[in-house]
Formats: sequence, structure tokens, C-alpha cells
Amino acid sequence: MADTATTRKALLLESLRTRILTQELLPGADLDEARLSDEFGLSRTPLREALRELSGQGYVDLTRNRSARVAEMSHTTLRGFFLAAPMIYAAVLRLAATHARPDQIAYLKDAQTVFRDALGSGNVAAKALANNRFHAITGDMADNVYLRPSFYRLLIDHARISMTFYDVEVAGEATSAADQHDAMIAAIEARDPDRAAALAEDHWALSSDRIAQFVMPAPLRERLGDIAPSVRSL
Amino acid sequence: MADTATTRKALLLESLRTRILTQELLPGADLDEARLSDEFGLSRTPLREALRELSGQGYVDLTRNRSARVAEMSHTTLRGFFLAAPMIYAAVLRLAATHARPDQIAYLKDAQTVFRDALGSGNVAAKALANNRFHAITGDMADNVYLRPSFYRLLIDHARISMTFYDVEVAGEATSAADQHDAMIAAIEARDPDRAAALAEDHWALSSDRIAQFVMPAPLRERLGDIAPSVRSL
DNA sequence: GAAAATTTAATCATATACAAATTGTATAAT
DNA sequence: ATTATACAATTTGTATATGATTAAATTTTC
Repeated sequence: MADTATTRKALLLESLRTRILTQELLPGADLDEARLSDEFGLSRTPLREALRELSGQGYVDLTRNRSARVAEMSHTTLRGFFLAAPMIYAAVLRLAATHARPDQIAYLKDAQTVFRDALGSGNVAAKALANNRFHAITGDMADNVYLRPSFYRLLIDHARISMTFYDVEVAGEATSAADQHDAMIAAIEARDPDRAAALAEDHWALSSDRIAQFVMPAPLRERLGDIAPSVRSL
Repeated sequence: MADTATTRKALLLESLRTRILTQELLPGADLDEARLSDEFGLSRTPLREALRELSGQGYVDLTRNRSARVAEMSHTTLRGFFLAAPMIYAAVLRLAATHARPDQIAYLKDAQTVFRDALGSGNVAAKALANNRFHAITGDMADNVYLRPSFYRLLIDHARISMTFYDVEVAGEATSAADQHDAMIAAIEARDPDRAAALAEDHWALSSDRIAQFVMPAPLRERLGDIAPSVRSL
């Protein structure tokens, strides 16, 4: 009985994480305790504890006497994301190349296989989740309790942002991301921290460009009087 | 009734944080739920939620079916601390100098006054807590949700390490730390990110030196046959 | 008709009770 | 003497019930 209950709790945590990462639950969405406890066949006590855990990891925001909500993403947080991401990504991958254990490298290769499969599937959520898992493993490899919380927080929002921006994918970008993953694996396996850090920055630049292009696209350049909905690139 | 209960919960959180920072609760110490709920006049339900929160912030480690424990500090975590601290401290102070609001600067000055008072008092815990509060405010100023969790995690262990090492304080070091705090305030007020970041690194170098001297002191240099307990410096 | 106040419904917070799991101890068998 | 197994005690995990707080809707008053 307790066995099934604890399973349900683990299931709930995994489900909420996935739904938040894939934006099935949008930023700011209300997480009603009664509704969720019904849905997962749990009482409200363990459910509330699960929400506390998710809050600690940055998935959820809590306010006293107010329902839990999916962590917000404003233009301010986006700015903070661009500032912090390159530094943390590079630091984590540098440490990963220093500390990675053989079994972790095996996990990473598995995750990369799953990622390439997801790229072929055309399933946007699968891509974002597979990418998330790949980088989460590098976070474990780095084995630094001080960088981990920030890195995971970044990965959450990187996945959510990707869910928005993978739709307007530029041809070839995804495969070059996959190639970079392979290069990272090689650098880690070769225990080459400098190369790993450099790859992290390259990888980031790629993501960054895509996101920047989405947030600040080339403006429409219609002349006054033009009526036909043609959009010319600059 | 609920008012006093929520107050007790806030009190519990504050008390546990303080006790952990000051090493009154040592790393690895068991946090028995029943005992704590008795001590603070709370039922176990809110107590368990409080422990989840503290776990998210890095004060406490949780394991299934096992009692909560104060977060460990091994030689591995210490190494990770030295690796991550300079980078995160500099980044946070740089952002603080960019984003600090006037009311936050006022808070920071208050905290610095408290810190100088604590230095005079000779109370080791008071020093560590006041220093912790000062830097926590700079963390708020930086206003970056991605750096904050790591920075706070660093501050926790910085305080705990200080509690060990402030005992063997070298004359003049504490006051120069206070002077650096003043310089930081000035840099933030002047909105000079580069100077703020540089000060963070200097400040860190000071802490770092003290800790290094404690962990790796100059070895005893007795000659075989020497009996008198004289300790010569190199 | 609009604004303010009071009531009502919904939701979150805490307390108590019960079930499950782990750890320690004692006894028996090898 | 040592190991294995069973039982008891302690502690954690979950469920249900009760109390407090907030938000909304209706009513009342100006």
C-alpha cells in the first residue's frame, strides 16, 4: 500500500517536471492541490511536500496562502538567463571533463543516442527533454554542489525556451547541435577541460543565436501602400 | 492560533538556519522530526515542509525513510567550494553593482554597521552571521534567479567554514575584511561593475588564504631528539 | 446606479491518527 | 564464538479532519 503510494509520489514529481519542461504547464499556471491530489490518487500532505521539493529546484513558485504556480519567465528572467548561462555552462563542462566517471560517460552516450532519435522524430517535446537529460548528466559529472543548483535552474528554463523556439527551427542547426554533443563527449572522454569549456561556449552561442533571432526577428519591411502579405528578408 | 502557528514555523526556519550556519548543528547531525516538533510546538506536518524548504536551499540533506540531516561538508565539497566561489562571487557583485536599488544599498550599509559591531564583540557566531547577511544582500541586489541558488549555497558553507576558522584569526585580517566591505558598498553605489567584481576577488583571496592556512598549516619542524615543544615558523 | 460592506464559497495551513519501513536487540542454531 | 533470524521499538510516510485565510458574490446603503 505504501509502496504504491510512494510510487505515485515519484510519478507525480516526474510528471510535473516533464509537463513544466515541455510547457504543457505554462509559466504562471496554477497548481491546485485538491485537483492534483485527485489526479494522482494522493492525499494533500505528500502532494504539498512534492510541491516544496519542486519549489526548491526552481520548477515552482510558492506564496503563503496562495496556490503553487509554475515558475514565471519574464523578460527580466530572460535577461538574467543570457547573462548567467554561458559562464555556468562553461564551468560545468570544464569540471565534467575533469571528474567524469566511465559509467557516467556511458550514460551520456545513451542520452545522446536518444537525442539523435528525438531529432529524427520531429517531436518538439521529445527533443527538448532529450537535450535536457543530456546536459543534466554533464551537471552530475561536474560533481559540484555549488554549481549544480544554478545549472539545473538554467536547464529548466533552457528547455522551456527551447519548446518555444524549436518550432521555428533553422535547417541544419539541430544536427550541428547534435554534432556538438558528440564533440563534448569526446572532450570529456579525453579529459580535456579547456576543449570542453570552449565547446560549451560554442554550443551556447548556437542556442543563443536561435533565441535572439526569435525574440528580435528581422522586422517586416513593407512599404506604405503595400497590401500583399509578402515578407522580405533584409 | 494559526497566527502563532505560522509564526512558530517562521521561527523554526530561522532558528534552524542560524544553528546550521553557526555550526551549533554540525554537518551530518540528525534532525529528528518528533523532537523538533516538540521543541517548537508544531505538528510534524509543517515541520516536514520546513525541512523540504531547507533541503531546497542546501541547508539539509533528505533521504527516503531516513531522518533529515544537516548538509555534509567533506574534503570533496571543500574542493568544490574553492573552485566555484571566486567565479560566483565576482559575477554576483558585478551584477549587484549594475542593478542595486537605493533601498537595498541602505540595507547593505545597515548590515555593514552590524558587521563592524560584531567584529568588536569578539562573538564568533555573530561575526559569521553578520558577514553572511551582508553578502546575502549583495545576492539580492544581483537579482538573477540563476545565480542566486548557487550563491546562497556558497554563503551557507562560507559561514560554516568561517565558524571553524575565525577562531584562529590573524590580527588585522578582520578589519581589512570590513574595509573591503566598505569598498564594495562604494563600488556598488558608484555603479562600477568592474571595480565591484575586482573587489569580490580580493575579498575572496583574503578568505581563501585564511582557510588555506588553517587546512594546510606550516608543518611542525622538530628535529629528532628535540623534546622541548617549541614550534618554529619556516 | 455605483460603491462599500458583509456574507459565502473555495482553497490553503495545521493537527491528529494510522500505516509502513528501518534499525537495534535478543535468542537460537551452526 | 559467530552468524542468522525473528521480534520489538523507534521513526518516517501517508491519510483524513478541522481550522484559518483569501477571493468573490451578493446585498445594502448612499
